[in-house]
Amino acid sequence: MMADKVTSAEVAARAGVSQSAVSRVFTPGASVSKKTAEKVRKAAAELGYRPNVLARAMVSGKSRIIGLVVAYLENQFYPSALEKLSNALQQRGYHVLVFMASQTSGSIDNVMDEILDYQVDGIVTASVAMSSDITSRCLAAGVPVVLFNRSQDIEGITSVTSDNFAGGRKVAEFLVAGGHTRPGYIAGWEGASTQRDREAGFRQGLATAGIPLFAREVGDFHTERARQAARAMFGGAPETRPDCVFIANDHMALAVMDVLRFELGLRVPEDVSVVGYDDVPPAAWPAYDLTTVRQRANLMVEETVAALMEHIETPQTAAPRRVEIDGPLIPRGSARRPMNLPLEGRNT
Amino acid sequence: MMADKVTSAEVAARAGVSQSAVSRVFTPGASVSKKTAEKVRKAAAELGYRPNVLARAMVSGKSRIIGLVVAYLENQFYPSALEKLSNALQQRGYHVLVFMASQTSGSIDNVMDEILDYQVDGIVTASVAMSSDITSRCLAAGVPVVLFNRSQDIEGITSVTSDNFAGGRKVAEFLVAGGHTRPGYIAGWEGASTQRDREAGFRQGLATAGIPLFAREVGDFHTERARQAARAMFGGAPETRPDCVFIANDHMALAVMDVLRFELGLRVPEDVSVVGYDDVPPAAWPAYDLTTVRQRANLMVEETVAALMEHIETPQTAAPRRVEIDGPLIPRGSARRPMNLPLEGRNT
DNA sequence: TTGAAAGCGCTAACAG
DNA sequence: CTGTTAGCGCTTTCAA
Repeated sequence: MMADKVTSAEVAARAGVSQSAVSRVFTPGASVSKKTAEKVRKAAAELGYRPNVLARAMVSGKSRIIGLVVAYLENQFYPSALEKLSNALQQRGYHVLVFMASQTSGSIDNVMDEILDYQVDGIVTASVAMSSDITSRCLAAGVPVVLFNRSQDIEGITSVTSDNFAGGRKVAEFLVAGGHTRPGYIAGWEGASTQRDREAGFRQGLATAGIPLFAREVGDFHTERARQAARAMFGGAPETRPDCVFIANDHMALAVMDVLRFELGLRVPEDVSVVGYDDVPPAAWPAYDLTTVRQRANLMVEETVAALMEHIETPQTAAPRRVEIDGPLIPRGSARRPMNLPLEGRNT
Repeated sequence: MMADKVTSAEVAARAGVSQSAVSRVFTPGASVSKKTAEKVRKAAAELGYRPNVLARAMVSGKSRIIGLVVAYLENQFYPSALEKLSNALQQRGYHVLVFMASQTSGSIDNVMDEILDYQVDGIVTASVAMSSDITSRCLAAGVPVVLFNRSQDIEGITSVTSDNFAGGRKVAEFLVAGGHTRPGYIAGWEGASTQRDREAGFRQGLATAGIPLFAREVGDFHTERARQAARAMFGGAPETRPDCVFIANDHMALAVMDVLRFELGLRVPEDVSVVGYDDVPPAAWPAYDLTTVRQRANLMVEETVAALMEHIETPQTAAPRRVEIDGPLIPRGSARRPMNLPLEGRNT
């Protein structure tokens, strides 16, 4: 009833027109008479014909595939971003080809080569650092790249992030206003721009208030290492402990809260205020109620797609840009709030 | 330094061989002399040549692309499955093209058509039901389909799930052994085979023990609806409340626990035992410590990939199968345990 | 507006 | 083992 693979030639034969006529009917801006179009559509419907995207890609040079490099999906920020990104692209007729940049599959450069093999129209890298070598390879191949949630100091590469520096500073101001005097910081992977900027903003905020950083550990954006960092930072005597801690992302912050409350028996926020970054879904769960800086994933995705489309459709006029999206600090129960101070104090 | 798009012809010219020789060098099982291979590789390296996967796909009929249909990534079970799946396929030279089957992009059938347009070698659908119409269209197109985490009664379609019936029964046995006598159940979306099988197993386990189902609500695998279900089930007077509840997946169970503890002020497990299904990462977090049935995602992915490869590589000998993978019940703190009963009792 | 013809970059017989 | 020759299914000039 339905042929294995219907070609435009078969449709043409049935409709009594040329093969190119069929092609035109399925090409948005082509000129076909109503009559022809009708005949062709009818024949196509009867045969169950649909254009072969790959063949179209070959000749047109546009695959309508966007390569997405992602390192891991454990941090909930990424699945939700991926979902939004995929939806946004789908709406514009593009689709996402996923490349995991994990340990097993060799270095990131290999992955990028594989992507290029698929003749993708663009590449989005989520939280992955790129060598300038591979970057220029993409440029040479004419494939636009957008760094998502990472920026890089390389010449002219487009990146979309939240305003991490401002975010870090907001956290410092919030904690200072809350009356904290011994701030701790648990860093993410030190190679990441997000980590660097969040810390720099945080430190500047503290400096402005004249408060020194009381403790610092590294969690590498990794839950288990974040737990160790928390133990190192809070395992000692009360006077050696920070009275608040900013953790470079929620993914680690949730793990840290677990250690604080269930392992070390500390109360949050009475004994220690905790602030994260990202505002992933679990941060809002009552069991954590984590104060955090929101990354506006919707906006970030929008900007990413916009930049991509611009570079794909009008490469000549498209300039690389570095987008930084401001996000609000969301006060929740895991950190003492400025307003509450005079009312509640600490009853310990 | 690096041409925009290097073709095999250019490599051939530089190496002083025919274009087909180049093709052979980059085709695993081809016969080329060492000398030729060397010359070609050298020229290719100098030019930065890599075969065009799309062109290869066109002529060979194999795109090495697997279409993945997924509805939403909010439930943590899916991102981790996606990550594993993508990794496993990547290792075999395949890649995943993502299709979100969400609201906006029309019905699932449209999505399947789009997938077919890309000449994918296979399709994995995660928690999506397929009409038998579209199923046969795939079969007609010779594209193998594997249902992941869903099974279907359609003729000969391959599916990979956990043993949901056995899992549901295990929960019943566990709760009954724990001394519970008023079991509640919060269902997932009733159109899902997973929901049906889990409930059927649960009910059979209860029936065997001679205990009737005390309450039932529907949460549709949706957190907000699960919360409403929890309120409906536990909002009344103590004697109208179940003493334990099995929730069709962890995604909902976590939300239900929040309502129970933070909204209704019930203690878990003292006032009510809670059991979920999936064993997503947050289930193990101390703040929830959710008793649940583990879905062995690793095994499920392995079986999915194995089935896919078999159907792709040897379609004639590959028979459709229905794989059900047994998973253990993981006892944690959210449910009273059988062993603890005589020791602890209830101190209310 | 339409059809004929020329490829996109590659693989796969087919002779040699 | 190697080169020659056909296409894969489609878009796109180019004439008509």
